[in-house]
Amino acid sequence: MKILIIEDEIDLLITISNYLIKENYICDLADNFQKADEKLSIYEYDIILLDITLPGGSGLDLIKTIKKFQVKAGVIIISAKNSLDDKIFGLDLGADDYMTKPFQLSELNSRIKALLRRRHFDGTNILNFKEISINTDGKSVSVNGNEIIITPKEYDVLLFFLINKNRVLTKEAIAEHLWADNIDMANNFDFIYTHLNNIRKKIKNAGGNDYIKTIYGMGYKFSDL
Amino acid sequence: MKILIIEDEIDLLITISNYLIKENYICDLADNFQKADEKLSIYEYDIILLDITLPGGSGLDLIKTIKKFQVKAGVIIISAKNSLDDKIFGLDLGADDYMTKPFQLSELNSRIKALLRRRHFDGTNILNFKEISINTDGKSVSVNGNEIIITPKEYDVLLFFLINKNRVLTKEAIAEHLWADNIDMANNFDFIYTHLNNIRKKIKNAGGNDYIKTIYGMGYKFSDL
DNA sequence: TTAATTCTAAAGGAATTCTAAAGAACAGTA
DNA sequence: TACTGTTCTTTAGAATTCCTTTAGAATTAA
Repeated sequence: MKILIIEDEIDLLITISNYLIKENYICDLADNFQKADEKLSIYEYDIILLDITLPGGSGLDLIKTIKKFQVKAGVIIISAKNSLDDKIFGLDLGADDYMTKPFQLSELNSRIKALLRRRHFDGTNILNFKEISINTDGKSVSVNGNEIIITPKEYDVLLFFLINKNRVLTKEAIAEHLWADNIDMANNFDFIYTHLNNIRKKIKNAGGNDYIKTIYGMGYKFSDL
Repeated sequence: MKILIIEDEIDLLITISNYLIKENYICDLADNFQKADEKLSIYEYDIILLDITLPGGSGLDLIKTIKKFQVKAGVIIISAKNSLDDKIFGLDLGADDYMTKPFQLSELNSRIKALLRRRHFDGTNILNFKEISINTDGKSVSVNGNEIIITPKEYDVLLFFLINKNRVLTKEAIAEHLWADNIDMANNFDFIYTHLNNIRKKIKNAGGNDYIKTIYGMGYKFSDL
């Protein structure tokens, strides 16, 4: 099991790392925003420990990167602040658990195990929805068992739909999640139309149904109803 | 959930409003001190977004009005200044949270959700009334468990009724809340009739009862009595 | 009964979404 | 660096869906 530890206090970083190595985890370390961002976009992890009080860029911002590149990973937030606000905010953005400093290493271990267990029950690399299945390892998509050729952006959009199935996603929400920071929110998001059109065509050509329901004036919902 | 947005930059005001409306909040707008003061003393809100750099009277002064008339409301301060002084001052006066411009709309949304949760408002995404239920995540409406096809405006109106159940709503009040500022208040609001008619037909066709009671000369009340 | 209000259905006009094609940006390779 | 092929974004017009208006019918209160 691979764990990325993101923590700017070097002492704590080393302490946690040494402990987890003894517990047979493979650890990767990042002591600043940039390193963390880099590692997150290159390697794959099962668990990410994230100190949100990171300097040089809010740790919370990293959750976006995590959700983009590390779909399978479980996220545990570490924070010095005990404020309920931060806790809720972090969990709201998609963290799985939360710990406040100082903490016992054994408690951290318990939470990691619990999270791994939670993820392991449905913890396959394959996301299924009817005849469509996404393999997040190979970043490939199959319809009725036949792999279809799909571009990275199309893959991202489709995966985002599957993760948020049965929920209405506005064009803005899709853009904000998948195009991250380098997009002007005053823009129009017409390019989403093109990606949706392409995804729909590819799935249809492979014999699949169109589960991307257009909800006029609201957005889109991935659903079989 | 009702939100009052107090912001003098019209562009930003509209941007925030449009976003929050899409997120199922009912928004009221004020682009100056006087309008804000007026609305605060008349209507009730769950959340108040306040730009403290408001001209024509300090935004901080408005916090007093808020604390007087809007005991239940949560207050989020928006400011261009990043000075700790302002932050502490604002929070000290009774604000609940603080954001500096520019910010991501999704972050604003998270903070609003967090604040609502802290205030023990019901954070569920499903609103029920007898056989009718509205899923605000899926922006869908079900009658007796069967989803019905509903347009955005119809959805807005129905949601507004459910939120304000057992309360008499005039056509003007409905129009003012759901059509916001881009409507001439000297107008007649006959178009409301059409939407009500459509909603009633759709619910009836799905086997539901008509809970929209017409109160002649006054308005409508969503009620089972 | 009369006047005001509300209901209903149909029909432009407005707004949103779809589609395909072309231009722009990017990645890989010689 | 130049070339090639792929992917992404922009564009513009078509197709679709929805909103408001309209006008006449039905209902309600005085």
